[in-house]
Formats: sequence, C-alpha cells, structure tokens
Amino acid sequence: MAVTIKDIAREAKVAPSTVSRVIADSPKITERTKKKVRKVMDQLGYYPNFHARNLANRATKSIGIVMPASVRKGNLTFQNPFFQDVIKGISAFAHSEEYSLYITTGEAEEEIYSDVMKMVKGRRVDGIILLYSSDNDPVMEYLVDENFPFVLVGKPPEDIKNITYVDNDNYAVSRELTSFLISLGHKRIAFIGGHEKLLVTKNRLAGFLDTLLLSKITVPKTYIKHTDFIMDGGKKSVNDLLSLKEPPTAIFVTDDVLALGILNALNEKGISVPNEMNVVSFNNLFFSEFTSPPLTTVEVNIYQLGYEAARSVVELIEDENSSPKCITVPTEIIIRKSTKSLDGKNN
Amino acid sequence: MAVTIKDIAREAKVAPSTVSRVIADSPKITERTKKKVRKVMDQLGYYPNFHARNLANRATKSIGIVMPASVRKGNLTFQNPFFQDVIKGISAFAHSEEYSLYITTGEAEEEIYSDVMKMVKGRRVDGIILLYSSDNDPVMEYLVDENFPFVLVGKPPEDIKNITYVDNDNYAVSRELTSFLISLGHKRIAFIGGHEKLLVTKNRLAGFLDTLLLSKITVPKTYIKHTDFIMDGGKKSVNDLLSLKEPPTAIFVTDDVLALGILNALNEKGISVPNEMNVVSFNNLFFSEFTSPPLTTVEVNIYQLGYEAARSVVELIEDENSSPKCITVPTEIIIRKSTKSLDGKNN
DNA sequence: CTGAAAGCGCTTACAG
DNA sequence: CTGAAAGCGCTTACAG
Repeated sequence: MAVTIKDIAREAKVAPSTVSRVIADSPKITERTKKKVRKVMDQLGYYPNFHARNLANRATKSIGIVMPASVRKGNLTFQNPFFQDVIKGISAFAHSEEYSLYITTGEAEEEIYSDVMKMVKGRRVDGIILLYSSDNDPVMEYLVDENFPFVLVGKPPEDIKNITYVDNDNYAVSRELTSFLISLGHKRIAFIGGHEKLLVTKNRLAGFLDTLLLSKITVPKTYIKHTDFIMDGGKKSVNDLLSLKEPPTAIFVTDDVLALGILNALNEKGISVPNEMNVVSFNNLFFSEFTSPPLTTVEVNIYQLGYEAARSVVELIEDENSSPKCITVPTEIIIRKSTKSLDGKNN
Repeated sequence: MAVTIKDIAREAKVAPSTVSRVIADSPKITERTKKKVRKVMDQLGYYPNFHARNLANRATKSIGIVMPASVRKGNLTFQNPFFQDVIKGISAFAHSEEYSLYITTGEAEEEIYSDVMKMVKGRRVDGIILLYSSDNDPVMEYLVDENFPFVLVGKPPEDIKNITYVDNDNYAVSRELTSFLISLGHKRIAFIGGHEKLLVTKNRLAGFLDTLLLSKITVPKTYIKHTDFIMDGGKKSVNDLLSLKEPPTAIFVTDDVLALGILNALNEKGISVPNEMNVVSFNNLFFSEFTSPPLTTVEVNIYQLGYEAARSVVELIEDENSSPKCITVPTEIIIRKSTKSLDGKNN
C-alpha cells in the first residue's frame, strides 16, 4: 500500500495532524519539526492522497473542460485545431495555479450533459469552462441553475445574464472585415458560416449584415449559407453561390477550417482566388498561412482566450465575492493573398 | 450542502449501507427496497461523491493522458491535430466504459514528470496513456519503475521491455512508401523528420534507409534532416537540400504538419510539386487533402490508435493478470498529387 | 436480505 | 506549538 500520513507520523514521532500541517506549510509549526517531518516524507516517498484530501477539503483543485458535441468526422468542430489551442491556454494558467484539468468525453449532447452533471454533482471539479456557446443549451442552463462556477468561451445567449465570459468582439471585427472587403470594391459579398445556433456564427453574421446595410448594399438571402461540414458543406455552398445569376465576388467565411474546404471547392471549379473570388475568414489557425492562396483571416488569439478563461474560473472559485464579468480578447485582421482590390490593384 | 447517502438512508428508512448497495446495484437487495431507495434518490437529487467513493474503493475510474512537451509555438507538436484526434479516440472508448479523462498541463519535461507523479502517487488515475515515445524518457522510466498500468501510443525504446503499446508498423509502411517513390523512378530521395529522439522518427527513418540500401541506392548524409519547427525548420531544410550539387527529386517527410511547411518553402522557392519535386508524408491529417498540391501521405488511423490505447489501458487496470501486448493499427498509403512518375507519367 | 461498525487518508476546530 | 478526536461521504466484511 501507499505510504500515508500515519506512516510519516509514526516514523517522525509526531501526530498525524502535525504532518498534515507540515504539508499545508502551516505557520504554527516550528521550522525544526517541519524539517524533521519533511525528511521522513522524502525518505518514505510520501505523496498526499488526492481523494482523501479533496474529501476533507471539499475542493478539488480541478477544472472541467466541456467540449462541444461533434456529431461525426468531417464535422466542423471534430478536428478543429481551435480546441487544442484553447486548451493549451487553459492548461498554461491552470498549471501555474496547480489546477488539474478534466475533459468531457461525451460526443452527443445528452452525453455531454450527463458528463457535466457527474462533474458538478460528484464534486469532481471546482469550476467549469464551456468551450462553446449556443442558444437553448441545456448544459449552460444547468450550470446557471446550479449556480456552479463556470466561464464561457464565447458570448452568452441574450436570455442568459450575469455570467462570466471570455470572448473576442466578434461583432466589431466582423464589421471591420466587411468594411475591408467593401474598401476593396466588393459589393456582392456572400456569407458562409458554421451552425446558426452558435453565438459566434450569429455575432459574425450580425456584424457582416449591419455593415452592408449601413453601406446600403443589399444582401440577397441566397448569399447567406450555413453548414457544419467542411467538405460536403463547403462544396455545396460554393456550388450554390456560383450557380446564381449574380454570383458574389467575395465570400466571408466564419472559420478557417471551413475556408479550407471552400478554397478547395473553388479550386476544383477552376475559380482563381483572389482574381475571380476573394475569401476572408476567422481564427488564423496554424495552416491558414499555408493554404493556396494564404488566407486573409482574423487573429482571435485562441490561446489567450483559454488563458483568460482559466484565470476567470479560478477567480470565481477562489473568491466568492467576485462578480460576473466579461473579458474581451483583442483581434487583428491578417491580410494575406486571398483578397485583393477588385480593380486589379493588390489590396 | 450536497445530499449524501445518509440523507437518503434517513428518508428511505434504511441503513446507509443499504443505500450504498442500491447504488452498486447489488443482487443482495430486494427489488422492492431498491425501488424505494431509488425513488428517494431521485427526489433529493442524489449523486455519489466522487472522492468519497474513490477513497473507499481505491480506484478512480479515471485515465491520465500525458501529452508531449511542446516547448513553444511553432513547434511541431504544439498545434499538431494528431493529439486532438487521438484524444477523441481515447475519449470514445473511455466514455463507453465510464472512465474519465485527466490531461497533463505541464509544458516542459520536468513539469510533465511532476504532473505524472501527482497522478500516480496521489492515486488520481487508475492508468495512464503516454502519447509519445522517446529514448531516455524519465516519465516512461518512472511508470515502469512504479509498475503503474500504462499504455504507450508509439513504439517503446529498445531497452524498455514488457510494456503494452499501440502503434502502426511504421517501419513496414516506411519501406512501402520508399519503394513507392523508387517505383516512380526516384533515386535521389531526401528525408526530413521530426526530433530524432522520437521513436516514431527513428522507425520511419529506418524503413526509409533500409529500403534504399536494399535497392542499392546510396543516401548522402546531407539528405537526412531533422527539425522540430514547422516554419523555420522546414524552410532551412529545403534551402539546404536545394543548394546541394545534387539536390533530391523527392522528399520523404515524417509528418503532414512538417510537410505543410515544406510545401510552403518549396512554393516560395518557385519549385513546382510534383513536377520538380515530389513530397510524401505521414498521418493524413485533415488538411492534407487541401494542400497544394494535395499530399500523398500515410493514413495511420489516429482515432483508432487512441481507441485501442484506451481499451488496452482499461484492460490493464481491470484485469491484473493481463500481460503486456502490442497492438498494431493498420496503415494505408493515400496517393494524391504531390507525387508523380519521374518520366512524366502520372503516378 | 439488511444493519452497525470500521476503515479509506486526509483536515481542522478544540484543548492544552 | 502539538495532539486527540471528529468528520468528510463513501464501501465492505461481519453479524444476524
């Protein structure tokens, strides 16, 4: 069996409670006793039992990470590098504060819901980070009802108030990006976004539409597409757009992974980007400078989104008086070769 | 406070031990009592405390996932989609057996080592999956010394015996891939691989070299490159190769992410793939069909690697008599447009 | 078939 | 400054 606090106590000729205090580095214990006890701990290779400690403490020093449902391979979220990157960010802060990370294993919505219930009710984690935001999400509603410390990466639905979230200003940067396309001379601009129930899609669409409206450019309904699948979805959207009487001259895409599928579909159709079609996108994923042509995209600082989310959830956990807040991570448009001025001049 | 087993017992007018047996669905309890107790559990919204249970059980139903060190951004492992995919596979099996997943948060080697120690000594997890294999890895040595249930994704170093691992037959498929290049007429073939201490790099290099040797094709030392960085590493390697008196006509790359950097570097140099240079690679990551040109690469079934690793570690945990074994996940060469016959014919 | 009791390995008021 | 005792919320032999 593993060595316990009692073994240390016996060997060091002190009480178990003293050993416990040495572990906690309590100021009440003499340096002399501490040294003595620590020596024995080293000798016996002592390591505190996680569960015993958590049980006595009613705290776990663990954070749960909730991934979005990914129905199947080919789905936009399935292999989206976004998640690996955001987890890296979470991980970095969590590590610095000695928090551990738990991830959900559910694929479908109901599974994820029960994973979250296990985490919350089973007191497995002290707080949760939700990596997506969508309307009528039972998981989010559950966390709100339970009043459990959690942070959202993304913008909350309108009907959910008083929660802490970390997000980019997707609306503002979408406006900026749309204005950029307009400044290049584009008037016929289409939109291809991920699932419409996702808040991030909504926000980006809103910025897109409002900007065009303000510029008095009308957007036909046929210009607005939503899809969840990289290959088939991208291809179908592109085909639809190209077969219109007035096809767009630029496509505003909400995710680099989706843009990858779209570039591919355009390429298969023999449409040259940026000469015959412009494409802009979001997230600046690692491959987006390697596509052909390299993508004009929005740097959203994924890692930082994760880092701030972790910082916020730890704050919620450790400071019960902390109130909900919203943290905005800056964005930047990265101009590459998938866009150029309509009149022929480069960008 | 949360509702406990005692609350249920009081309400259902039974002993706490009976409640516990109902939770475990013990056959010793009458259906009648079970029903009665379950009703109360539902009413009060009972959920077992994870830590109390683990403490009493000495088992956690959790698996620890150890990620490789990723020194910094731009590093080959940092955003490599391989890991997200392998974790999906692990996740799928774990979920089916109701295991939870813990991931390490350390970035540097020593941090990872201490994460693993925490997991093992603190009895946080019942078993571990190591997502990389390299020579003289203190983490692996520690797990072996502690005789802790773990499974390696990859091939173990030669000096480590009797461990369970899940891997592709990298040697064989590298031979196959090299033969394929030879069959296209290539004789001057260079190798660009990830870090040389990684077993996967070694295995792929060995298959590569042996095949050329058997075909009596000599490989100059200058043809063998190793790098850890996508952009700079890829660029430098390509520049070095192109400045040789006899530059290669094909490059054998060990990872799609690295290949991405290499395609980019070639493109910048104005070298056309596959007309002036062929490129083959490994892993069939999601973007590899979208590169220009699409990559000829090896499907290694990453998801399945993860799935089998999870299955194996659960077996090790639950069946103490199970002996170490090696599971080989099949591979397949996917021929795309980055390769073609040297004499001009396509593939 | 069910209950009382001990134990898993910690922490933390309460004494002294 | 240190110790004895109770408790965190479960499980599981042992009785009956």
